[in-house]
Amino acid sequence: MQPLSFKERVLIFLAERGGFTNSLKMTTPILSKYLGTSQQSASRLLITLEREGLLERRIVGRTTYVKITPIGVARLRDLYISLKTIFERPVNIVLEGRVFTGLGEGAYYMSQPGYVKQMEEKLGYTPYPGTLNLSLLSRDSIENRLLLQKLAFIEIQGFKDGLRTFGNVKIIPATINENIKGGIIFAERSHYDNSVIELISHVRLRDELNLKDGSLVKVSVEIPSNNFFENFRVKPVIYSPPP
Amino acid sequence: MQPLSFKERVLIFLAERGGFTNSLKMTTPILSKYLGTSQQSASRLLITLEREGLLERRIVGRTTYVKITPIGVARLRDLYISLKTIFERPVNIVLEGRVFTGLGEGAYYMSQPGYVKQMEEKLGYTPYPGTLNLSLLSRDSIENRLLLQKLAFIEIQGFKDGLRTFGNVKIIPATINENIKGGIIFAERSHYDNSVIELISHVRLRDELNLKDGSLVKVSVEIPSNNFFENFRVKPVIYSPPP
DNA sequence: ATTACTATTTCCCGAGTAA
DNA sequence: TTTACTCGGGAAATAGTAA
Repeated sequence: MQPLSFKERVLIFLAERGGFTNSLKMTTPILSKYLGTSQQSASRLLITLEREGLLERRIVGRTTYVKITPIGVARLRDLYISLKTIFERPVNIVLEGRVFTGLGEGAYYMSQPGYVKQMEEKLGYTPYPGTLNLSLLSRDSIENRLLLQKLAFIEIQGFKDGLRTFGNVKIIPATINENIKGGIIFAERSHYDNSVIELISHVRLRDELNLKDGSLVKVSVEIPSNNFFENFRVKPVIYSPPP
Repeated sequence: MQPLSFKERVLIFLAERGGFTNSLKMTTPILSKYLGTSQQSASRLLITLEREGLLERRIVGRTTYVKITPIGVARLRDLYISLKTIFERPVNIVLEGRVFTGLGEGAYYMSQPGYVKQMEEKLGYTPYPGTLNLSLLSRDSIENRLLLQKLAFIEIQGFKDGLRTFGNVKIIPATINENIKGGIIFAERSHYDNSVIELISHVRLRDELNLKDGSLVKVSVEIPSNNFFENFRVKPVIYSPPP
């Protein structure tokens, strides 16, 4: 697959070389090399783009100069703006799941002073001593859970209390049912699998949101775009060689 | 002209609707409407994009859900980055011209205390009492001159001294022959046409750069990208309707 | 409703080549 | 060397239609 249509690649190629303000010396064999196409197609491209008003050719002696027109600049700019709005707005990640009753481990862990003290410090509130378990519904939710676990930036250190060891825990702030502030808590070694999340809050969520086992709960987490898209680095596609 | 290839437009269409993190309900008639293509082509597009690993389809009951894959996200991100580097670096505008001798008006105006006082204030230096006239060489230079005149942000107010009226003047800082700091000065009502610029500096440029009539001079002005691209607002191309 | 196959048409690409 | 024409083959888009 060509990652882009040839027309845009020509405009980007020229723009990278200052074709917004300068007429650039350009031959069809050179352009065709860069695009990986034939000389004939490069020639046709320039002709078509000129007819469409996106660039302007001027022949001086035996050399051709090419410059992007204001319409061409605007065209590329529109594309840029539409991508910018996509990539620079915060990403809202939503998990949906149903409430279920666990074995009480949540309450046990959330009562350990070794955890609570750190949470008060790092969350700014005293968490209710218990967690709300959600069984995630969709594959999207499960995939997003894994991502959120990576992105959870509030780290609570584990500790020993003589009898037993309490592992590290990570938390990411979240909004529950578009309403209550809280967080998703990820235990380093959880007794649950990837299809489950545990929620914490300053209140008892079951009471506050009137939840019973089986109730549908929506958890949303806002991620700064940078943190999100960082996770999608693949070897880059070269649109045109460096200027 | 399709401003973009269909494939990118599908990815952008989905991305605008949260297709990075959520599986979106999608039918080929709806997609085809947005793309302005046939239902059959929309169908083929989804099939092809899935084969290429850029998106993922899941059929649940009789509805199809579509989600962008990490490879698809990376693809779009690469395009975004290459446009970002184009549109967010400062734009360097270059004018080239040859030195010529004027009728001495430059020196006359640049000796008026009504101008000089303001210039000292706004430029931070005392300009040499004279200007260097350049006759611009290329159409690019002449076009860019017009743009720079619009962008010139240092405004010197005109005044009357009883005998006569001195008009408003605008200046934009520039670098002359990659070396000397100075500015291009635009008189509101110049006795020269668009193919001429007048340069000012804290020194006498003819001496400093060893110039004679006919010498080639290169003047460059760095414009913040925003200020530059603002001038290219045309009615936007709709890549896909707002989410 | 959908999706997507097959057939037809249209359009695009590149070889050959002229200027 | 260039640019860019014509033309033949193939890819891609649409029409028709089945499931």
